[in-house]
Amino acid sequence: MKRITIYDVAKEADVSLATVSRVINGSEVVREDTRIKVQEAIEKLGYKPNAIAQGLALQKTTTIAIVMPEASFFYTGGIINGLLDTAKIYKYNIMLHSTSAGINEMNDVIESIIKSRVDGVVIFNDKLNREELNTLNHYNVPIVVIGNKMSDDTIGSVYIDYATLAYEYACECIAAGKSDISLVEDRKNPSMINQIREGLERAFEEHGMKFDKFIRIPKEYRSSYVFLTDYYKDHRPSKVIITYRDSQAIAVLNASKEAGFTIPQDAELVCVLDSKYNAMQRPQISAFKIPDYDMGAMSMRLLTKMLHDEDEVLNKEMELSYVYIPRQTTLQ
Amino acid sequence: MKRITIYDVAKEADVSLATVSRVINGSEVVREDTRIKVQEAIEKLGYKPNAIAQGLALQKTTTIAIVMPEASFFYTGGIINGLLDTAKIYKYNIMLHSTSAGINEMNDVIESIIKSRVDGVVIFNDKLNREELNTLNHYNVPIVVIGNKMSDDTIGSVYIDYATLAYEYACECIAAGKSDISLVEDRKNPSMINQIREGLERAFEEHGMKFDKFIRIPKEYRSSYVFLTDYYKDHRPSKVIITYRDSQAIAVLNASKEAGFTIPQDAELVCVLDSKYNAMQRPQISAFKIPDYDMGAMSMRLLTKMLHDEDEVLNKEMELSYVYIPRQTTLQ
DNA sequence: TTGTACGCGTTATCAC
DNA sequence: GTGATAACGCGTACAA
Repeated sequence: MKRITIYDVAKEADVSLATVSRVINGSEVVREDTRIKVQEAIEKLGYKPNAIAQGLALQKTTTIAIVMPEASFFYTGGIINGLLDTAKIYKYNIMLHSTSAGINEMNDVIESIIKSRVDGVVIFNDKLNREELNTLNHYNVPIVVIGNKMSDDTIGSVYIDYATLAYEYACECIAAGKSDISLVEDRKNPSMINQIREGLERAFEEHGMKFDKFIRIPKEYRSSYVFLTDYYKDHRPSKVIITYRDSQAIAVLNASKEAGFTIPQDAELVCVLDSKYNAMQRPQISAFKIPDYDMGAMSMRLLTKMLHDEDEVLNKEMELSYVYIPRQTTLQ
Repeated sequence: MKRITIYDVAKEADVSLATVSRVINGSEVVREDTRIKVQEAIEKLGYKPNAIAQGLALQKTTTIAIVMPEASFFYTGGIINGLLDTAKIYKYNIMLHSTSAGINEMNDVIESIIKSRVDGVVIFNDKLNREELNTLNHYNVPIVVIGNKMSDDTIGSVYIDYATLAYEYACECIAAGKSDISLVEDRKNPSMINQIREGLERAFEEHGMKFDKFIRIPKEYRSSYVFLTDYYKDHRPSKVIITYRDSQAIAVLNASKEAGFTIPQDAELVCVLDSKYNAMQRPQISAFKIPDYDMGAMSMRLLTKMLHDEDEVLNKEMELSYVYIPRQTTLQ
């Protein structure tokens, strides 16, 4: 099938291509009968506007790039759905990029983002480099970052304050006489873990104590799951154990059975990032409901706002809230 | 920052834009010193080729579209990673589309795929409409379908033969005297479930029986999880229970505890689509390892081959194999 | 080896 | 209300 262009339509409808363009873009000035004539020609030929050519002419692609850490779709699925749904509302296309642990990975991604002339970019990357953002900024690519609060006011950010989450939770525990708290490392989410740790340290400090029960996952273990199962065979558990992801929480749960201690009686367990699997365990795992879908939706909405109201978008920092869902791995 | 074009570079390096273009595209014919001169100009100005303009000129965008069912990133994450990694190798960009249950959803997606002039498309959609594929075909968009075998030889397909999987498994069960088999419906994956059901029916038929234990999930239940937990409170379980996803298998597991029957002694449990959560349950759930990452990688590779060897790609149907992973929910 | 000129498909600014 | 025509940024025959 021959590629059919606006010019073919013009010839078919016996008008100029300018008129066809007007019809396509819903210009008001075109007379009704010619509009119909053009519409029919479009229909007959099956003409679809070439977005690439439009992009060139208009200097905008109506597509935005999103970059996600590789192999994380399992627990960023909600974010992506939020992004996609909202993008659809605003008629934006999505260019998906992923970054793995590789050194220069991110640079390649930045490179192709710039070349593709997307109108904006949403970045969710745990180990985010300031320099890379500067590069994008330099090329005038509007940016929204998910997961990290950015002080830069050219950059938008949508995030959860994990530090405060942890701080408040720790304070409650301490107030209840449970200051024996440990936190399990998560090598896939260093930034989140750092924030949580910060919050715990602050809480302990304010109570004249020092938080020092950070359970490191040795590099030689393929997964924290395997390690934790081993770990608790010869380590007494803390009264309160905090993990970031569901799989780690489940690992603790399984380890408890094998190691012979009982949750929540001997040790309470809390998972920060809730998932449906937490509710499926027995006992069901207490966790914090993080609004992942909303994070995606808000990010996209913020970006479109930045794109549209080119001037000043008043508040570029959006902190989202969380909800604690007590289940069966914690007392009362 | 002013948009800098190939023309700016040409002026800076004091050559014509044609030469700059040659340098960019690694043409062999350009003299070494001029190449360096141009490279320096590019570096100095921070020039990045405009992929949009290139796309217009070359009539190809080096981006391919992928369409995934919405809210499925949790269990299609592996596929997406395979797609992305492979696309990266071949320097293709990815345009991500999702389809929800909405009626005209898919048409919108097709529409924007055509407009965006992508070089090809990979579709993973359970409820796939033949008509939609024809539309894409009509606009000469090369297609690879994941999950369904396509007899059309303009379309590539990468899939798992779930029917045979189920058939063979059922035959083994029957041979071992366990012909009391039930299959749990999965409304999110009707096509997979249908294939499995087909396989079971064939196996039963060949043994002079009829498969009739298809457990339907009533629409009024939000999730099969909730339903199954209820269901087994007043239904005796089959000797062998088959589910498609991990969450359903876990539901059966939990239900067994509440309903007072024991797995695997009273009833064996098999999950078709394995996930890490299966291994995390107690007892660990037996399942089939489906090569999801490979499905993505193979799809992308097949598509690039179709794009490159424009003529005939010999085999456009790729059936991938699976491996049964016996764990603790099945006997021996 | 390098430069000129045209084409890629649209939008937008002018005239008419 | 409609029709030429110049951008938009780049690739590439064709000339030089």
